[in-house]
Amino acid sequence: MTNAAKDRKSILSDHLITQILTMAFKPGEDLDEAALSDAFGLSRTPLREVFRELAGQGYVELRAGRGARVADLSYKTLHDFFLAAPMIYGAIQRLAAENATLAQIDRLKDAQRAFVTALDTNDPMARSLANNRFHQVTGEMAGNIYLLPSFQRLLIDHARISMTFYRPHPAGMSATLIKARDQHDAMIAAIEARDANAAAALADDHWQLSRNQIQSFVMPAALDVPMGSTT
Amino acid sequence: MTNAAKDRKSILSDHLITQILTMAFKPGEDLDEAALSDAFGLSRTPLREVFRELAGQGYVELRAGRGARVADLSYKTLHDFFLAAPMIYGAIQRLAAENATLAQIDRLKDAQRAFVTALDTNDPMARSLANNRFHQVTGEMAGNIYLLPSFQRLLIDHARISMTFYRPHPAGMSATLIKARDQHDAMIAAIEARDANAAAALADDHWQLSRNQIQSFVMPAALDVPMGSTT
DNA sequence: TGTATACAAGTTGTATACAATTTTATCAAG
DNA sequence: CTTGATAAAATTGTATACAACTTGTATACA
Repeated sequence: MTNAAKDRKSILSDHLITQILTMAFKPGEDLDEAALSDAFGLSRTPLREVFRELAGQGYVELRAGRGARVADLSYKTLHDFFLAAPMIYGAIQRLAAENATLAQIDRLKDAQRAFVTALDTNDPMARSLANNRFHQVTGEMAGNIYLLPSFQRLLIDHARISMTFYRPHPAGMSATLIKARDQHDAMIAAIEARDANAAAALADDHWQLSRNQIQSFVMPAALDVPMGSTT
Repeated sequence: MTNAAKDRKSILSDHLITQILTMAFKPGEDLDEAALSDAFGLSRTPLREVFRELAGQGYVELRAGRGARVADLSYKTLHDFFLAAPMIYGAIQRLAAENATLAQIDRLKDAQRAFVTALDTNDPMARSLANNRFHQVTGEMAGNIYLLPSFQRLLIDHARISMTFYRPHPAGMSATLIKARDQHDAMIAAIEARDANAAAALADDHWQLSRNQIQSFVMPAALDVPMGSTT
């Protein structure tokens, strides 16, 4: 029972997405058509269609005449990210609380269970993917086709940024991760209660947490540069 | 000097975009690969790549096994549109005022000149395209890669909705269009003055105007349905 | 040594042929 | 007439061959 080409195509697509989200494929890394086409048993034609699809979703960048690369992550993107995220994210969360169906709430709880498991087993990649899934579901709940495109781009780089600025924690779970977990639980409660304001407020808190976590990397420890320093 | 394939490809892409924005291609209409490939001197392979690109940008929808169609426009999209537009649009406008370069401001003025010309010559398609271009430039000015995807989807349907709910005005220019023109001028001024708050406020006014214009169609004139009516 | 040019190798882009799927037309049975 | 099954036509999806372009390497020249 050999897989239909259609399946191989979506397997490739899922694979690339996972590799990119977990930073297994680094930003700027180029994707080898020949190698991938070989590895997934697809000719270059459908492969290139997958590339274009992923480019449209922001995973990949196509440069005319010189193939596909994993989308870049720069300081500018980091800046843009924290500018746009609270607004979009708050709006999604608010709409999610207003519109979520029971089936969607179940899926959100599933995602949170996976997230908690990943925390317990101390598996950063699984954690990042579960977190991504959690927020994807809130996006579905919101169901606004105009907000989704930006939201999904934010989710891509949310995953990648959190993989970048991840500091393995020696003694048990970090305080940040515990807070994130609890905020997820509170979000589920707010959505179930259809409390849009609470959900939006939690979104704000959640980004505040992310921002603090990342700023502790970008501005390392109490940097105390002597005046006139030229480095 | 026959055009390179690369050019034919972008000509096709531009053509499709224009037809879709001006509603020459109706929402849901399907795009004939064979016919287009014939008309633009391209084989199906690059043609299909263009379809995927446009699908990524929201112009087109691809349905597995049954080709490409022009993206739908429904009541739900209309609802989503007016929910998302003020927020995204306001943010773009604010960022545009903060970040616009002089070259970009020049391009914005060019777009506005084209818009005014289209008003004077009473050319609805040219007007809609010039309006689209105007707002595209504000998007470039804002330069936030996470906001752009949603913004550009809004622009697509802004153009299409305004073509749908356009009522040809008998005696000269409608009050709505004059207001829109003046708001554009005020936006240019706010951006030049780097006045982010003014720019954001103008964005709000601008959407208010659009919403009123469209609501006058959706809720025709003072509908006075007798109680107990079952239609 | 450094730079420029020419050539070779590798990669990307397009066209065409073929396979798979969906749509349409035909016709028989209820 | 309508419904359902079947076959033909049309359309979509994939593979492969070839063309165009980019990149890397070698050699000639300053």
